Amino acid sequence: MPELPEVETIRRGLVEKVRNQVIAEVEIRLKKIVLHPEARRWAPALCGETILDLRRRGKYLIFDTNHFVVLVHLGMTGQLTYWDRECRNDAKFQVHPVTGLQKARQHAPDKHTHVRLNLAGGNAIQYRDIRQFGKWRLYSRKDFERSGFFDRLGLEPFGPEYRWQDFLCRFERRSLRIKSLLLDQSFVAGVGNIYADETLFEARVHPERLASSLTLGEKRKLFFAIPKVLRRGLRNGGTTLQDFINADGESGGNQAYLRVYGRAGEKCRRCRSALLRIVINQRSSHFCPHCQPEGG
DNA sequence: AGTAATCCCTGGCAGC
DNA sequence: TGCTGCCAGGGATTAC
Repeated sequence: MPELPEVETIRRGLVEKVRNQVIAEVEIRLKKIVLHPEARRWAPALCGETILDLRRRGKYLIFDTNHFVVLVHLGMTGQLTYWDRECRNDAKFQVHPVTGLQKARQHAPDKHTHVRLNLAGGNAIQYRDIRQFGKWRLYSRKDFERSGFFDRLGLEPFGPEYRWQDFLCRFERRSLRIKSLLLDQSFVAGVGNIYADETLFEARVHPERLASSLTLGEKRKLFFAIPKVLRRGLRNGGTTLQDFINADGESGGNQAYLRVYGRAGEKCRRCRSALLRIVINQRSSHFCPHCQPEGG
């Protein structure tokens, strides 16, 4: 599932390729992916626009064009790749039967390819999304500023506004379990299920602890653990469990470095205890009962 | 207002 | 082998 490190990996792989490119044609093959405004208004609006920049906020990718802002959220299985007319399509585009990793670098549109931005010159940006949880939004620059769309998002872990006092404030009036708070995008933006579990292990906090019960020291550990774990994921090119690929169609490498996620029953890398899996708010949580004791 | 449950969706997989 | 049912989960929506 693409979280901040995966989205940022895609952004870095795509930004230099698409900057200053002109959108020649917009293909929307599954209308429900396009939320705002109606799908039929996309092609006339975006044709002829130049992509000025590709930014990221939380798990959102942001295409800036001359007159518009295009927001892309990859949901669970969204893939955003660059299609180069000079490269051949790889017919073996599929999940590896043993490792589960994507093997192809470039592929032709298939039944899961829902959006394609054809660029002047013949290259393209392709959006593929098996579970169709991803969403695209289109705003004029003015509407985007007025919408305050990103105001609801929490602290940006790599941003200058990621400060201890602001982090601490966001615990006020929050009484839910800490795992659920980490998944709340209005708390810190960009953390998903994998990195939430990894963060809690790093900070040695049990996922079911109530946010209000954390000591100042534990909150401080979390404050530093979040960017540390995200940065590690980014350095390793993102985590590929099933569907994540970068802009070039390549799998990430961080799955080899996960401490707890997906490792229930295996031994803790730190203390050799058997790791556990529980369910919190319909989300699986993985942790070490010895390193992350329930009592804190 | 804060928290939790429900729903969307497909492919992979266990079990028969 | 093919069918059934379950599981994965981000975030919008709904319920409390």
